[in-house]
Amino acid sequence: MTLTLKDIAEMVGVAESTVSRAVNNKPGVGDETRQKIMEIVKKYNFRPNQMARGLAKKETGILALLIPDLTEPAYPEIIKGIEKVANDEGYQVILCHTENDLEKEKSYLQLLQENRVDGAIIAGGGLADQHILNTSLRGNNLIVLINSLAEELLLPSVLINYSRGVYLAAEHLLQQNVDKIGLIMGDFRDYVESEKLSGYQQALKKYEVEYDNDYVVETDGKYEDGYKAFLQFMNMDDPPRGFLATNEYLTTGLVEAIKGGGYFIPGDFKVATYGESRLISLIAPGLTVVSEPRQQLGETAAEIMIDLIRGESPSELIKVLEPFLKVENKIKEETNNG
Amino acid sequence: MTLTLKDIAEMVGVAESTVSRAVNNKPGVGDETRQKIMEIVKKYNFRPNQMARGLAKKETGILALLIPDLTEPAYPEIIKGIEKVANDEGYQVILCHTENDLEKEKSYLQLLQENRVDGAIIAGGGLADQHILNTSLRGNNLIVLINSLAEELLLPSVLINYSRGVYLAAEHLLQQNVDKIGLIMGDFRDYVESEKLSGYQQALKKYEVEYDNDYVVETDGKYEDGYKAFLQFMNMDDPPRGFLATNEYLTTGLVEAIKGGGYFIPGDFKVATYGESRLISLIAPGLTVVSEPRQQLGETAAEIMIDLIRGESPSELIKVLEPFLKVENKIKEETNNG
DNA sequence: ACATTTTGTTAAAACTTTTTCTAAAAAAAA
DNA sequence: TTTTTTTTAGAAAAAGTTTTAACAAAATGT
Repeated sequence: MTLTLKDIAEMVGVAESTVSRAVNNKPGVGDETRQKIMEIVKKYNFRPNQMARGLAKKETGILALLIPDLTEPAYPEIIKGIEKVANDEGYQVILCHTENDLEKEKSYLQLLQENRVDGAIIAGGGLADQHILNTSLRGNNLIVLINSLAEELLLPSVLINYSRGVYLAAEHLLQQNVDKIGLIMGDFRDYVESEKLSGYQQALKKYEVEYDNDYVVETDGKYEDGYKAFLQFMNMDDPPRGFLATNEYLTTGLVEAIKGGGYFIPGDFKVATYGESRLISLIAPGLTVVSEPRQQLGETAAEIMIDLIRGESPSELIKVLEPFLKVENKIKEETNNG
Repeated sequence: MTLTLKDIAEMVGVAESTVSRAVNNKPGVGDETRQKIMEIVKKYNFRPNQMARGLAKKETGILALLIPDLTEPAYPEIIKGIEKVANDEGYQVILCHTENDLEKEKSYLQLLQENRVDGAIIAGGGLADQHILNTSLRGNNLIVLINSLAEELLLPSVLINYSRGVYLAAEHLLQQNVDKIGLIMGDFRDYVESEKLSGYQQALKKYEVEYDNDYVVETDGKYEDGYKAFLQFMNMDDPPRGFLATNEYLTTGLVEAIKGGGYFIPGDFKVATYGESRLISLIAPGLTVVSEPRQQLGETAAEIMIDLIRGESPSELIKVLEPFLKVENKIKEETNNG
C-alpha cells in the first residue's frame, strides 16, 4: 500500500494541506510540525502521486521527444543532453520514435493535446513543419525544434552552424595544399545539406580557389554512394587529392573505396568528414572530423523548453551552436581568420 | 481552451458519466445518445485528460524503459519492439538512460513508487538485481527484465539463447573444416558471456574436437582487444584458421587486424561474430553473423509487461528467444542435428 | 396485469494534490 | 494593555475523469 497525503496527515494529526506544504518545502508550516511530518515522510518513503499533482497543477512533468531514427549516431548524444537537463529540473522524457512516419508523428503530437506532456521537442524535423500548422498545436502549445527551422511558426530552434563546420574542414584541407577537394554530399534540397555546400564555397572563395561543379557530387547519402563517388572522381583528368564527405555513411564508403584501391590516408588522400561517430573513428582513426556539440544541442533544447514551460520566453528564437574541428583526434583551435 | 467531459455532457444534454462511457466504448449507452456524443467528440477532437483518468483509474498508461547505454547497437531495435507493442496497446514509453549508474537507476525506479508509470522494463540489468530487493519495489510493482536474470525475485525475464547462437556459429566454422577456432570473448563472469563460452564448448564436443584453452581469450570486450587477440593468436605454433568474436567491438578490431596483416576474409580466415550491426556489415560484409531477434525481444518484454498490468500472469517466467545464423548475408536454416 | 429483468441514465463518491480563503494563535507595535 | 501584523494551520473547493449505487423506464416473462 502506498501512502497518501491524507494518511500522513492523519498519522501526524494535521490537515492534508499542511502536509502538502511541508512536502513541497513551502512556507506556512511551523518548525516542529514540519519536522514531525518529514519524519514520517522519510520513514515511509512517501512520494506524492504525480497523477494527482498533475491534475491539480495542470502539469505533467513530462516532455515528449520526437526522434526520426534512433540508429543515427547523433541522437543518443542529443538524447543524453536532453535527459540530463530535463531530469535535473524534475522532468521525465517520453521517447517518441517517429521513423519518419507522418502518421506516427501525428499521433505522438496528440500527446500534447491530451495534456499528457508539457511540451514536445522535435528533432530532425522535415515532416513536422507544415504539419504542425494543420494540427491544433498552436498558441499555448510548447514545441522546440532541433536541426530544423520553422520561422513562420515562430517556433524556437536549436541548430548547428553547418556551413561553418564544412568551412573549417575545407579550410583545413586547403591549408594542406589540397586545392582540388572532392565534396560528397546528400540531398541539396535538405536545408542542412545546402548549408554545408555553402560552407564549402565560402572556404574556396576565401582561399581564392575557383569553384568547379565537377568536384561536387550530390547523392542519396548512403554507403554505396560514397564508394561510387570515389571511383567517379578517380576517372577525372585531374582527380582530387582530398575529400570531404558530409555524413558518416558516405565517409565510410569513401574510405573503404580508398583502402580498396590500395591507397592510404592521409598519405595519398586527405579525408575530412562531417560528424563524429564510433564507426568513423574505428575505420579511419586518422580522419579530420567536424565535431558537433551534440549533447549541448540537446541540453540547449531542453533548457529552452523548460524556460517556455515556466513562462519565460527564450532570449533568442534560433540558437546556433558552433562545431569544431578534430584534426586526427586532436582538437584544433577554431581560427578566426584563416 | 480544451474541452472536458463536463462540457460535452452539457452540450449534448446528458450526464458526464454517460459521456465517459461513450468515449470509452463501454456498454450502457443508448445508440442515439452514443452517436450524438461521438459526433461532438469528433467535431471538437476531444481527448480525455490523462492526468484525471490516471488519477481515477490508478493507471498512467506509461511504461518506464531502463537502458544502460543507447549507443549499443542492440538497443534501438529492442526499443523499437517495445514501443511498437506499447503504443498499439495504448501505452507510452518513458526512456530512462541509466548509463550504468546505480544512483540514476535508483532514482528512475522511484518513478514506480510515485505512480508515474505502470511498470518498468529493465534492459541489460546487472545493477538492478540486488538493488531491487532493497527498494520498496516488491509485491505489486511490475518489472520485466531483458537480457538478465533475477530468478530469486521471481521477476519475468526475456533472454536470447546465447549459447545456442555461439553453437551455431562454431558449428558453421567446423563444417568448413576449421577445426581450430580462436574464440575472443568479453568478461567470463558476465552471465551472457559464460553462456556463449558454453555454446562454443558444446559445438566442439559435438564435432569431436578437443577443447583447448589456448584458443580462447578473455578480454575487456573493446576494439583494441579484438585487434590484439589476433596478433596474439598469430604467434601460436598452430594459429587458428577461423575466429569467433562475441561482440561487435571485438569483431571490428579483429577484422581490422586481419586486413592490416594483408589477409583476406574468408579466403585466409573464416570469421564469425555474435550480433548484427551496421558497423559489421559495412566493414566486413562477408562475415558469418549470429543474428538475434532484437525487435522481438522488445516486443515480448512489452507483451509480458502489459499482461502483468492487466493482471494476467505470464505463461512462463523466463522466455528464451532463438538466434539464427546469417551466412554471408544469407539466412541459414537452423539445423536440428549437425 | 403483475413481477422480473434489462437498459439507459443520473447523482454522488472517489482518486490525490494544490490552492484559496479563513480562523486562530502568536508576535510585534502602539 | 490594546491593536495591528505576522505566522501557522485548517476547511473547503477545485482539477477532470471513472466508478458505484440508485433509480426510472422499458422490455420480457408468467
